[in-house]
Amino acid sequence: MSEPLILVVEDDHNLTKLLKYNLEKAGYKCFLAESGEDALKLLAERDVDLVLLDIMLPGIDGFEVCRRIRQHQLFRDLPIVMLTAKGEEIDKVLGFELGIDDYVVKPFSPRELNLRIRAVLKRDRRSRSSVREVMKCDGLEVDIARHSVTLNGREVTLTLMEFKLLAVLLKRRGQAQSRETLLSDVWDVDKTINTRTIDTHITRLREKLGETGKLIKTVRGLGYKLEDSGENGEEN
Amino acid sequence: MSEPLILVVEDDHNLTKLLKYNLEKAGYKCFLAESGEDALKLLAERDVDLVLLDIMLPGIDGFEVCRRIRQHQLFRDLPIVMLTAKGEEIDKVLGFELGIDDYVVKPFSPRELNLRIRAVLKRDRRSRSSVREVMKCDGLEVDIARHSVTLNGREVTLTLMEFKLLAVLLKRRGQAQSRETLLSDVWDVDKTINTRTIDTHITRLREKLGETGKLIKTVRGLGYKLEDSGENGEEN
DNA sequence: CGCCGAATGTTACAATTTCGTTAATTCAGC
DNA sequence: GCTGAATTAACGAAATTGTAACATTCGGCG
Repeated sequence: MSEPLILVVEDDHNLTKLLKYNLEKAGYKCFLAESGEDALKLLAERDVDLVLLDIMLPGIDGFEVCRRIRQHQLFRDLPIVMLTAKGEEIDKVLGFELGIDDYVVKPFSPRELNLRIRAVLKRDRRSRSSVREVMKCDGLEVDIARHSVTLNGREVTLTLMEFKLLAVLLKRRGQAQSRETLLSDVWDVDKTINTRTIDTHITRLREKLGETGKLIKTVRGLGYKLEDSGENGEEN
Repeated sequence: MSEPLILVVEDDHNLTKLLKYNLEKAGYKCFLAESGEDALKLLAERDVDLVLLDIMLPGIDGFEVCRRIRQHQLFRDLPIVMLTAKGEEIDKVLGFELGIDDYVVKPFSPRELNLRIRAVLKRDRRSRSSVREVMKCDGLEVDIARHSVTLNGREVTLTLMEFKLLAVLLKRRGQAQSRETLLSDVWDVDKTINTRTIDTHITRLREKLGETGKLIKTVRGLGYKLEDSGENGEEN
């Protein structure tokens, strides 16, 4: 992956120079917008990973820029870090309605800025993955959002319950899950289901997953677990 | 520690009254938000321990509120319990992804609500300190969660009773355990089991553990103990 | 040192539990 | 009501478990 791209929205030339220097030293690419309007235009043109946004801007202010960014479907989750002067309306920054991910108070040290940016980027990647998560294990790939399962590249059609069951097993792969746990995590809250129902679904899952199905181990006296065959990690 | 603070996000006034009454009777402090937007603002202002969140809300719905809460670093681990109406379709797997900790179905009894809240709060504290129980002793490794035992790297399959017995011995390694103690710690409370049964299990354990099985010493007239061969400790 | 009884080890077996599977039934969406 | 999914039921197979019977060891004691 190449360096993350940061859009800096700031009109103070002294500051922008400093920011550019530091950000690039820290391994980010960055470019500049001197007003909110510019920023919105530029956003559309390049694939930005994070916006560093001053509150005080000529024309529309940082809050408004933020609001407009969030209006766009595409940028709903785009990380935004606010630059605020001491004493500025920090309350508002903290407010959630704007969807700001973090803020830095001027004057700040380059170190602090970098730490925050790094944290937000990291968090961002994770939070995206938590909504559009793809879990992998051996040849198995489960995409929660798309509700799809592929096995060594081939799509496998699972029924709803099978899918959910597999998802939970995969999420906690390696750990033995009691039937009770599975029930409460997979089935509707108020349903009262025979725990043996799980067995049936497990059977069908195993069948549909073929060789890979053998990864679903029964833990006698306890429940089931998905074998965690080593290093294969979680993707995003 | 003072009473946990619960933020109730609910717009039905009848229900909020009831909730407030019951929660306070149960020893929680609580306050109210009538919309998701309010909730998000209020969260920033007070140090909330748990959010009780209705799905149906004016404006943004409960799931979206949840998502936004989770976006913030500070509230990444904040316990959230969903209030759902009977018949509302809930995708628990998705909810799982959002980090919802539990659900309560309306109409619910105060008792049930309290039980769930207490459970979640308890779990929460535990998961923060995240103790993964892996016990090691010589070449022996017992992982409770995974329900696995490895002996010098090789997996050993134990039956449930064998596993439990070994776990207890390992947990109290070095200390002699009377048969009575073992019985009450390993077996179900209401089972009336011959103490000699333990001997049989010990035999089987020793056999399966091979050379390492010799670490299980019998303490004549008392019971058994697992030799504590020095410094090898417990992990995390 | 050798005997004896108590405690423990071992083994086999029967009872029980648990599980996998198939078939039957119910359920939900169309 | 038709269809596929979800659930339950049923039954046989397999694993686990408890017990009892017998073997062995241990420790004290004469």
